Amino acid sequence: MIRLFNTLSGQIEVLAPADASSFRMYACGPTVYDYGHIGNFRTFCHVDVLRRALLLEGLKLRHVMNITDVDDKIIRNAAQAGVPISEYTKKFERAFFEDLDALTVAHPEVIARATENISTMVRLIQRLAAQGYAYRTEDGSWYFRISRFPEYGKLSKKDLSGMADGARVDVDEYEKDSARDFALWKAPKPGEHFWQTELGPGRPGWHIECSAMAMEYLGDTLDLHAGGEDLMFPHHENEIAQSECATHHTFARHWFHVRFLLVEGRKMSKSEGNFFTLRDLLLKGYKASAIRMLLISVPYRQQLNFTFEGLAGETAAVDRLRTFHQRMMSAPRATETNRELLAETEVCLRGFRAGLENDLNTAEARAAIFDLVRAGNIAADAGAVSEENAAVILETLREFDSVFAVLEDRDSAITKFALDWAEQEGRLDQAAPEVIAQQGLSDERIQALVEERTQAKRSRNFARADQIRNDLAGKGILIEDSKDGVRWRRK
RNA sequence: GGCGCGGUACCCAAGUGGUAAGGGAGAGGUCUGCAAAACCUUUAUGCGCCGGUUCGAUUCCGGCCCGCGCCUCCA
Repeated sequence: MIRLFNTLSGQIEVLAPADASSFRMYACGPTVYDYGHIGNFRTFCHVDVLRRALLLEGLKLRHVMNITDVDDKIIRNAAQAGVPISEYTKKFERAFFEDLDALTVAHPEVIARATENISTMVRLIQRLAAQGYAYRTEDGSWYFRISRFPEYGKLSKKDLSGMADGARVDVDEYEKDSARDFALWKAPKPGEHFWQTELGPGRPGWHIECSAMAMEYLGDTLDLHAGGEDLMFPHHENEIAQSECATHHTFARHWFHVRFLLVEGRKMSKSEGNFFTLRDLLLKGYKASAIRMLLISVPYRQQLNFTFEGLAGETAAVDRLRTFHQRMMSAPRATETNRELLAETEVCLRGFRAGLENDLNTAEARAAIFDLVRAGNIAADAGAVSEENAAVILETLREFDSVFAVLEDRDSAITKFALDWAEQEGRLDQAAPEVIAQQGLSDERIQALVEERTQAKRSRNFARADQIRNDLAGKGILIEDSKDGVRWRRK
């Protein structure tokens, strides 16, 4: 049973679906106006961890994520690029999913695009209007009347009663009744793309899309709603207001918010020069698996300080796990089962599960797995790993990886993908030279050099052997000799 | 100003009223032609500061200092 912090109640609660047949969750997705940055992906990775942990609990999932494919930035950027917004958003939506795949983030069961659900939003707004929660302004926009919803602020714990209506109204807003009232439907400005609907011409406000689509695909009450911490207010607060006023039911039973990350101790921002997209890091030669590991290793409610030193550390940590995984698959088997190791494995598995169940404490969960790595290595060094031991350890690693998803080495292919993309986009100058050099070497070429080195060693020509090894090392290829033969891998 | 989170070794970080997990980095060792990988040993009498409660506090309470986040569309 997973215990998880609920922003709404401010407490840690046991997470269970209202209806046992499926766990219904909604996670706010991206606005597809640019490439995603590592801050975005920290949130998506942690939602992915939640998703995977729920599956591990044996729950059936129905997970919906929206794609915001119309908003001010999109309209602006598409106009600048001189392309229709659909063409503009398609490009970044594709890039977004490519990035999710690189980070092994599983896709939700349902992807809901705002532009494909306009009529659902219109109906929701009409429902609100019919009950007096929405009003139309002179320019043809529709707003939500916050004063009609006394519980407004219950998620973000804001007391808005002290804020007098109309105390400070932006001059460019059309006569809203209150400064806090938010747009449900925006009348088009000249030249803007719009939908002709029963509400009049225009496009949806941002908040309404999540309410409308969440309820369309999941019903009036969700088991859980997720997003970055910044969305808590006003976005999620507004979603609650719209949804609960329309249906008079609880909108989401549990609210899950992922904290922002810092980069080198500072808030990530373009002006600070510490703003990184996933693709930036891949071109610098950092492995996708290490990035995922770093993003999820600090528990979701904790601020993560993303540093390059930390990233290098996680690269080593992932390597260590993979090396251990390989070793457990191939290590010579002892005839007798190591009871002590069996017991240690059990303790580690329990520790792993306990960590996850404890408010998704990924740091605690992964510590248990590293305990297993040590125990397994010690036993393997002593030749005391039986078939049964190996099987149980491998099963534990499988369970670990069903959540962490870092053991399979797809890094080289992902880096190659990023390089191909950079080439197409004319951004190859952003790639680190070593990365380009390494990718220029095919597996076959490396294999040939490794064999040449082995021959050189056999004839005790260590100078030549070391030269090959050093050359390859300079291109990020590591050679490891072992009793079972020579292994090589891309650093 | 309002609301919230945090300050644990060189870095990241878990954690508990009874004496500090884990990862990385560093140092020494085993192994190796040399490396790498792996393993062993080692690195906080100490958990921001000051008081208090307690047999005992890093863990509870109070005060202070510092950092961070949100407070109109940024995950």
